[in-house]
Amino acid sequence: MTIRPMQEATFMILTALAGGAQHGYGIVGEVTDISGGRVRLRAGTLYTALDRLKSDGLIDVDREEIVDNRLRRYYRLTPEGGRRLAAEAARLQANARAAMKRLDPGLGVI
Amino acid sequence: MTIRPMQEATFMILTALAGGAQHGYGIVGEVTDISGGRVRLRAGTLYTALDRLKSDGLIDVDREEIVDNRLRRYYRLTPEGGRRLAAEAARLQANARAAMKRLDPGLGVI
DNA sequence: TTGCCATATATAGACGAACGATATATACCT
DNA sequence: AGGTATATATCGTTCGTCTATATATGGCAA
Repeated sequence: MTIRPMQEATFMILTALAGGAQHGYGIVGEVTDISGGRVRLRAGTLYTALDRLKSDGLIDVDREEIVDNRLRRYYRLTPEGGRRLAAEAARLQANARAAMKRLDPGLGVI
Repeated sequence: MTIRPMQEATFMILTALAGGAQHGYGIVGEVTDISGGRVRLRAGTLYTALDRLKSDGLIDVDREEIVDNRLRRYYRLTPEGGRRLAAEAARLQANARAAMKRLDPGLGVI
């Protein structure tokens, strides 16, 4: 396949960032919220994914802050990251529709 | 995570079978059609996935036919496989919507 | 004041699933 | 004779997520 389909964890990280710049630990909370508690990002998944997404040019460091003597490294979507997320969302929607239509053919006629 | 999110190849195989029993090689063609040519299943992916899905109880062997001296092993969705596929489709749709809403907040208001 | 929990980032090792490549075999077409 | 389509199968690699562990601070409760 030309472009590997994105995994759920990666997709959710980008989705969280689509709402505005956010730092790593903040992303965990946003992803939990967005998914209604279904997706709980693990630290290992998060930080390795952030490194990978950064080196792939889909996200960038927005700024760094020190709050309570703790570093907060904020990330934001790059234009390319926004495009990739939109493309992935379209793919998911198309896949979901294809499955639903086949599970219940009546739905397609409406 | 309680239940691992399904990979695209696996999801597409189940989606193909949601339309009725089909044999391995036939699934490849159906998945190509369903996805508009985007997903091209490889033999390695297909047959290992079929073995795994069978041992997980999501699909079952429907029947075996010999056509032109070649074996065709037909698979079908189990009730459990149908439920899992429906659940996955709902997950994909929810994820797609969450991303689209954040990429373009105006869409959510409609 | 000690211990636990939440916050916050980071890395190592294991594992599962898809990938590319290769194998075998038949039928059809040129 | 050779290439393409059909059809199933296995091997080794790669990639991303997982669990586990590490480090460090601040707040709260026993």
